[in-house]
Amino acid sequence: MQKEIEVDTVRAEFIEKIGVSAQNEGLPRIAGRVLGTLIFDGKPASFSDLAESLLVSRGSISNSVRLLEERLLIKRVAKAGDRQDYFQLAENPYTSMLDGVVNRIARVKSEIDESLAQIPDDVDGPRARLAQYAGFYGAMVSGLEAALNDLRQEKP
Amino acid sequence: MQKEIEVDTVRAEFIEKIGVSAQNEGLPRIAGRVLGTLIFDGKPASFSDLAESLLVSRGSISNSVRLLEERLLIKRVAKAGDRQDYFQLAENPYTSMLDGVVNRIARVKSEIDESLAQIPDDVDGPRARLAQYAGFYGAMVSGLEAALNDLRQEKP
DNA sequence: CAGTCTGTTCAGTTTTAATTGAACAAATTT
DNA sequence: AAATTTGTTCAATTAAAACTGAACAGACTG
Repeated sequence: MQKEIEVDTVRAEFIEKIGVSAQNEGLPRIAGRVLGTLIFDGKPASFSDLAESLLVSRGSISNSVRLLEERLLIKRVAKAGDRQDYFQLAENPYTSMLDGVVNRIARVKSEIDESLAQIPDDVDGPRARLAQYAGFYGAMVSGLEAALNDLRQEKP
Repeated sequence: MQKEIEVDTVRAEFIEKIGVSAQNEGLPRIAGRVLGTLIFDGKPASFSDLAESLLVSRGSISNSVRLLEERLLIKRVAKAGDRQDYFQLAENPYTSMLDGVVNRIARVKSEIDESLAQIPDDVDGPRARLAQYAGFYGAMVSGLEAALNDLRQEKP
């Protein structure tokens, strides 16, 4: 009995942690909690299950699963004899997640590069400093792309 | 003349871009604009200069520079014959920036590891899935630490 | 086909974060 | 030492984001 309670507590805490960390990744907290639920449970959860167990409105679930589907972190599946939509983790959720992170950073780098390209040739200082700043973003992208390859290696 | 206007426009756009991207890194927009200003200009800017050129209150500047100093992205310097504080980029701002990113991600990984450690041995499914999730964060940390080393190599 | 169930949308509300600006203390000047 | 300048603090305001829930359209059921 004690063990049962323990697992539920760990589960609840884990889900909340993922909810918080989702905010760092530009996702609303509820989307993170949905993701955390699906990671922990590892089995398809129905639309209403999610709304009830997370104590949020159906509108929020609809919005969250849309965001998570767009990012290829979860997928919608059907269950025979049930009209509801079910959701579970996508094939390679972490690859997709990392891909999203890389893209976000690469996009910032592009914007810096764009500014860099617009600076006249003879304006040396800003040119050099923006180049260095862009290089920093480039280093991050490279590092994360290496991580992405590692990840793809594991589960091809 | 045309060129002067051009540079100012690029500068203003760059500063705004950094302001926006700062929000991705958990910094308020104004802090990002301060950072963008210091990167572009490359010379110390006074406290009032910043408030005036960014059209924000002194309270906001005070708050922003505090955050940027804490993260070792900028430093406060004195200027002979001027009572004001001046600010410029810190020694290795990008190393510090990346360090902050790595730490933030590592902290999330620790939290997952913590949950993982609390799951009883016989609860296999969640245990395996959390381990995989933690592994993903580990891969990101490794990739970014490699980037951090590259960066330290450049400017030791 | 009337009734029910399901997920989406979006206007309105709530919550959270950012920003302001007035009050303040410390340092400097006159 | 009075007056001024400077940066910080924090309560109040503003702005932005998340969330709710009612209205709706489509799909299914009996």
